[in-house]
Order: sequence, then C-alpha cells, then structure tokens
Amino acid sequence: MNIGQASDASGVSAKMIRYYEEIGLIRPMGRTGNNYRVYGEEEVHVLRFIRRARSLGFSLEETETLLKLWQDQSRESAAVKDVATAHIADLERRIAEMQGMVKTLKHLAHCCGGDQRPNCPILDDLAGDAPAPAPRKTKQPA
Amino acid sequence: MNIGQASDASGVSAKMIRYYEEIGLIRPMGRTGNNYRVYGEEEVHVLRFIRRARSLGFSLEETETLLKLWQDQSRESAAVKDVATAHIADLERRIAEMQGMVKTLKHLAHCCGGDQRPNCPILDDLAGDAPAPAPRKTKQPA
DNA sequence: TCTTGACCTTCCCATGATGGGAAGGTCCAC
DNA sequence: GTGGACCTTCCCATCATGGGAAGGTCAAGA
Repeated sequence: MNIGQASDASGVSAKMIRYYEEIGLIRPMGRTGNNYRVYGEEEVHVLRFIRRARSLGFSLEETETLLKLWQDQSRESAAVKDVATAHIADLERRIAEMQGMVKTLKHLAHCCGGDQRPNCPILDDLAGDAPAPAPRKTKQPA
Repeated sequence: MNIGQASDASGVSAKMIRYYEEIGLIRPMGRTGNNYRVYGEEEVHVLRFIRRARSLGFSLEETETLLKLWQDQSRESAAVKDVATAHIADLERRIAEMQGMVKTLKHLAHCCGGDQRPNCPILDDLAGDAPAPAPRKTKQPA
C-alpha cells in the first residue's frame, strides 16, 4: 500500500502521514526500491487511532502518549484515564472562557441598535472610558 | 512615553506593540532622536481597545475592522453589530464542537475503571475495531 | 567621568497542526 | 513512448505570541 492508499484508508492526509513520521509519532515506514513508503493494515489502524484521538481534541503529544499506552499490553487503565481527565478539564476551561466571551458579547449586541446610527455600546465597551480618537486611518491605502 | 511605559499603561506587551505596528494595525509611531518610539495617551487608548477586543476573542483582523469603525464617526452601528454577531456564532460553533468532545470523553472516562488493570474503553474507542498492535516503540530512545 | 543596569532597536527563530506548491523521479495504461 | 497520476523532498504560509541575540542609548550613582 502506497501513502495515497493509506491516506484514503485512514482518513489522514498524505501530508500529515509524512509529518507524523517526521516528528516520530509513527515509525519510519519501509520503502520500496523506488523510495516509496509502504504501508500495511496495522499502520492504517495506527493512523485511524491518531485521527480519532485528534478528533476528540487530543494534542499530538497526548496522542503519542495514548498510542504508547495502547501498544503497551501491561498499561494501567488509570494512566489512560488520567490523560483523558486532564484533557476534559482543559476543554472545559476553554469552553468556560469562550462562554464568558459569548455572554458579554450577547449582552452588548443586545444593547446595540444595529441600525444606521453611529451610537454603539459594543464600541463603548471596547473603548472603556477613552474618548473616540480623531478620525484617521490605521492603514494607509496603497 | 516610551514603548515600555505604553506597554505598562495599556497591558499590551512591547513585543506586540511593535508587531501591531508592523502589520499596520496601528500607525507607525513617531521617533525621538535616538530612534525610540514615542507614545501619547491616545495611542494607549487604542492599545487598550485592541487588548479588550482580543480578550473577547476577536481576531486581529476583526479587531482592525472594529478599530476603524470606532474611529469612523459616521459608522452605522449595524456594521459593528454584524461583526459581533458573526463572532458570537463562531464562538458558539467552537463551543458546541468542544462540548461534543467533552460529552464523548466523559462517557468513556466514566466507563473506564481507572485502575491498575489494562482493560480500557477509552483506548477501545480510539482503536475502533482494530486489534491492539504488536508492542513496539513509536519513537526509539536515544 | 566612568560604569552599570535598564532601557530601546532590529533580526531571527519557535510554537501547533495543517495546507499549498514547486521541482523532480516513478509507474502504469494506452 | 507518452501522458497523467502517483511519489519524493524542500520551502513557505497560517495565527498570535514569546524568546533571545547583538548592538545602541540613557540615567543614576561612585
């Protein structure tokens, strides 16, 4: 199986497969005489594993840890759960951060007329107590 | 006011102030004879505006748009609201995506013993129906 | 006056994960 | 034997930010 077929079979782009090899996430593959990488079913399984981990938001570093745990028959499931739990906490922290933004923005947008008049509480919030600056371009047109 | 003082006053790092100037988000500042940038109160207000916009998750591109609207006395508040509304939608999309990950991960973590035994539904999920690969290193130790 | 340390300047590099594309080699089907 | 679809490596871009080097400047204190 060439890299294109492994890509189709795993859903990981050929570009990424080469990158994962470069950073040591997957082993360097064997080559045929023409210097093409050769893949088998097992490599495709590994790539699918990586894709699934990425789709759940795990970083490549976390994915590498999970991959090693998967390949370690004597792993303790606690180690896997720790990685997942930490990731959940990180996701929840980021979600809360964004929800805070949304809450503020929705309030401001609600208070904004959204019409042809210039008065705008959104800009007022961003400006703080600063006076509107003198009209000028921040970027000169070419 | 030198860049360090403008940084302290605005909460934007000197590094970022120079970068914002480089990409045209803020005007190139005047220089003193020793080639130091000079800032006034108005520039600090602009930097605070940028910082506030960034803290609400607006991209630098969106921030530039908002900055121009702020400086345009004849703006229509609808234009500002449009930017905010689109950003809210983007945040909500990303939040929903992450919430989906959290939901899946919490379910898997809940089902995982998290003990010293190797059996792990989290890895089972990541692996799909693939057999556990033969134990091997993905990265050779030095 | 000289030194020291805290500034400032520009320039280059790194992040994380991915894509785009060029230049060149290979293989297969017609 | 030729064209097109592959493959290879290499470089660059993203987005916003930080780190750090090498060198210039300034102010305060001995």
